[in-house]
Amino acid sequence: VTVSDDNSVLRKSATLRDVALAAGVHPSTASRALNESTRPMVKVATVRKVLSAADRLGYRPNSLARGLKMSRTFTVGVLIPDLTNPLFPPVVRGLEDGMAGPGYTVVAANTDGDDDKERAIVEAMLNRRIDGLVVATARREHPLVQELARSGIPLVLVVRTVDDSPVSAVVGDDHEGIGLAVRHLVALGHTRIAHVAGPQDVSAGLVRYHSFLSWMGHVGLPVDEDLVVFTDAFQEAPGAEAFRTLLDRRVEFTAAIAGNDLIALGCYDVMAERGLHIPQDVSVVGYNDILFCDKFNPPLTTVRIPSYQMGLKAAELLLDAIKSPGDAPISLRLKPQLMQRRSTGPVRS
Amino acid sequence: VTVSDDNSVLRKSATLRDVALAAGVHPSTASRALNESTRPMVKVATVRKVLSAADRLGYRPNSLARGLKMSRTFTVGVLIPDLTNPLFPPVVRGLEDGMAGPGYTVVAANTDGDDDKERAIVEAMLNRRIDGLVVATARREHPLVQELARSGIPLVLVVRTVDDSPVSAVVGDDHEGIGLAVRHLVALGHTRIAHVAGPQDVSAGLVRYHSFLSWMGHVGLPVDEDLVVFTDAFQEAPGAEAFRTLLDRRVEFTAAIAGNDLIALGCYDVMAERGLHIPQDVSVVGYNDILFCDKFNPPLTTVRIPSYQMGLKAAELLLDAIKSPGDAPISLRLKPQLMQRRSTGPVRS
DNA sequence: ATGAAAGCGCTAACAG
DNA sequence: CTGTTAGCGCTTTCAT
Repeated sequence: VTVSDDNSVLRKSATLRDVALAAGVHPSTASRALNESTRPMVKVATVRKVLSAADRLGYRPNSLARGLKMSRTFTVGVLIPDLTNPLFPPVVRGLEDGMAGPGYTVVAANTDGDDDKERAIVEAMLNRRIDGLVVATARREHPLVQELARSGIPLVLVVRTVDDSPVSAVVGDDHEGIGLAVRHLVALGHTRIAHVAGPQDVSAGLVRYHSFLSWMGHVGLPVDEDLVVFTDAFQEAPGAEAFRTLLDRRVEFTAAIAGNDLIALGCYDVMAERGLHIPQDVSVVGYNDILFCDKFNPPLTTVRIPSYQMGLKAAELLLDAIKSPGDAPISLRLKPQLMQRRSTGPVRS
Repeated sequence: VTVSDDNSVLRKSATLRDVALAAGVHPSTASRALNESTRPMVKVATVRKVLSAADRLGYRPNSLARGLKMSRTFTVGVLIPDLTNPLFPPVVRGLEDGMAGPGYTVVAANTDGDDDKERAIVEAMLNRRIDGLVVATARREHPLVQELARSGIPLVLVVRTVDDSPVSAVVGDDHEGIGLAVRHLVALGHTRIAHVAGPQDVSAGLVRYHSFLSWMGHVGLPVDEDLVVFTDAFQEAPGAEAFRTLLDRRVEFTAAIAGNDLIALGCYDVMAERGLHIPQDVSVVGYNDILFCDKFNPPLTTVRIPSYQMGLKAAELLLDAIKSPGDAPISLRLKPQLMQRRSTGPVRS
């Protein structure tokens, strides 16, 4: 075997045995010397010998062997509906950045809203012995999530949560967010406000709808049932379809709060297709403040949720859960912020 | 140990030994029975016994043990600059979808354009014994990529490639793409066409710039040096800055081709800030056709690159490279498509 | 067709 | 402080 003194990435990995041999010590001593936490156990001189040998040989510890031995892989999984949905990349980045410090790798997988696929993915992740799991795909009733919760694997929900189950979760404060939207519209003089609600089997969809109702009551506006339509997905096309339904009802309204930004975009499409103008004919408010909301035509007034922060916080909670598996679940509700742009304006007279 | 007959995800993993025991066979027989490829070696009746035992115990093969033994992990890595850059999610999805069939997991990592970080990530991936690597962060000169190429690890570049190095790569046909853009503008009557070029140390930046020059010559238009500005990143802010420089030169032009869509967005910002209109004052063409290009104000005429397809193709090439490590590198150049929208119009008179 | 034995590379008691 | 021993869970010769 030719061992180059090349410390680059191309060297073919020496094993711990090789290092030990080269340093003239036993493999376990080499292991102790190499390992931050056990290093104090070994004489400084020996440590130096081992470290230099490792360096010389370009030793690269085999994470599989280590993981097999320790049953810890320093890998966590994250389940998202779809990476190309602009809501999720910032969440994933936050998570990655939060896990990177302590040395964790995160593996993201797309479920595409398919329960079987999701199960298969979780199965594969568990086979790989991930140390924890973050789930951004939760529906309010979610058998798999409930199983996972019961199984005791460190688990944190983000963005979406399940109905009353003892699981850690990081979500936005949607009640507060919808309040921001409603009060903003009321301040502009709107009294006939519609809601293009998201799917009600997802926590965000339900909470935003309920909050809409509650805030309308709170500001003393009548809640007309005809002013609410529902979509079956947080997407543009379903949003458009629902908004068409709303328009076709011929009920009077001057503003609409969409379940999220994509649904708002669906409303944009329908407004254009009917020759109506935003905000002159109808003011539109979105939710989430995804990338490019400020570039739309018109720039979309929306409620920003701190998506990157949510990922970061999820990382914190997951790290805690890994460290102390027994601890009680924690729920975090992060504050939203109104991003006032040009899709909302004074009520038309 | 209580073993439930629950086949869900919450069972605590039985080992191969447990399965063998329950089936009344030797672990190696169980292994053969469980493994698709070795199954023919074992009697059908035995296979049935083992399978049923495995099912009953909720056996979940330990991928680490298997990976350690076989030195194949069925995991590949992918290096991207930043997941929140909308160009990359489709590429990653394509890659994932292409690798999923054969049973591979892909681990994505963000380098943020930081060479040290990139090296650390690759190091960690190699420690995890990934079977191959896809790189979307290549600069034209890229020491790490070159090392990786020489190291013999299955490697495929996407989106960006290195200068003359024998590495497999899947890129867009940017010469063709810029041709589409130039000819489109020429057809609209433009003769004074500017180029807000991307960074020249990245293949896409260089090729698009050179292609711009070459196509301008080809259509018989003078190539005025003053009509080209360079950015140091494929981002909105650098794009804006470069476009300001261009405007400040007070050279006459009626159209601009941006190095990518983000740079085009930078041009949008500056146009607004100077009270100019797109396309009345200047037509703008982007590149890539990222998400929401059709929602911008005005909708951006751009050259679409098949990003999802690029990921898919990269998966194919990587799978090939894993299967036949000796094979010569392959370069694919996928065809672009002009997406004509409202940021381009007839030359003003 | 199956069992026995060995070992992938590592860490962790347990001695000394 | 260091060496010895054992074993994580799996696949794979080699026998039989």
